[in-house]
Amino acid sequence: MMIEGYVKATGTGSTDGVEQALSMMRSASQLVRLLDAYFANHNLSQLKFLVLVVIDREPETDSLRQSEINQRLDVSKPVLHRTVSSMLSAGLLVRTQDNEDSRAHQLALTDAGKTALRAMLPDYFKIITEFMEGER
Amino acid sequence: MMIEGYVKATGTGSTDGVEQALSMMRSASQLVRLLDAYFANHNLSQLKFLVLVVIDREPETDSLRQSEINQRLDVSKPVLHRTVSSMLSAGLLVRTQDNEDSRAHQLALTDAGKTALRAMLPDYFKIITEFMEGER
DNA sequence: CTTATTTGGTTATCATGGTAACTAAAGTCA
DNA sequence: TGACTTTAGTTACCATGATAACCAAATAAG
Repeated sequence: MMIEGYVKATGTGSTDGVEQALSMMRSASQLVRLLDAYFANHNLSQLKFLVLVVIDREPETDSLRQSEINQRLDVSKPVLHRTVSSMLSAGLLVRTQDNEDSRAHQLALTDAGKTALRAMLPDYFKIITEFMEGER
Repeated sequence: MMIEGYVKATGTGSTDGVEQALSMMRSASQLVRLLDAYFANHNLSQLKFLVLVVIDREPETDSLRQSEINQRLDVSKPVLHRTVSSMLSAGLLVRTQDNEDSRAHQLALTDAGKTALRAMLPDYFKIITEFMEGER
């Protein structure tokens, strides 16, 4: 960017901090783009991947309510709703009635969901690791 | 996130690199969120702000073609088109016919555009600097 | 127990990013 | 010069994020 020149002109904030921040945002968005492309290749998205992860990694149980997923992932209710719906249609999740609350449902991974997650993980980490090596 | 636990399980990639990357993406997205909120308060967006910056900082001239803005900012043509249209309606930019190419137009800041930019810069840097101090 | 509040989930609408496909003007080249 | 390619800008459509407003069930308060 050419934003840096402003910092001195306005006299607000430290040049270093701003440069670091801009460089960090640039790196992060590059990496996010790489990962998004990878997810798209697998007919997924960041958020769908995280939904799989968050259910899979739950220690005591193998299913969660939508609201519980919402608490774990920083995303709005409508977006999660839409994403979960799409994942149900795609056969990655199954939904069963919640025993304790008739408004709620439990969401669990299907075999396809588990398989998809397992298939993505190695290259997910590989992409990140290689990117970070390139950054150094 | 709880992704870290997978790294060892899959044996792909370095735990450190992945943790750094996830932490970087978290920080970047927090900062982006702060900045987006700031822009929204001023009826702008990241991209609109950058369009103002990129025209303002042009050394030889005070106007640019849409395609030139496109080369400087990493954004698709349709998105830039939409954004520029909106900024024209909002009175932040003016468009004049290009002398050399009858398909093209020159885009320049209006006084309102210049004022808006000047008004935003100090706090823009302040937000970034303060965020970076908090990160250390 | 009835009313009021909170919670789980959904719908509608908007903002901002992308790609594909198109028009028209400009530039290339045989 | 006429045909081909590139470039500037636009349109149509999709994906993914958000907020506001809503229903119905559960919970709290009187």
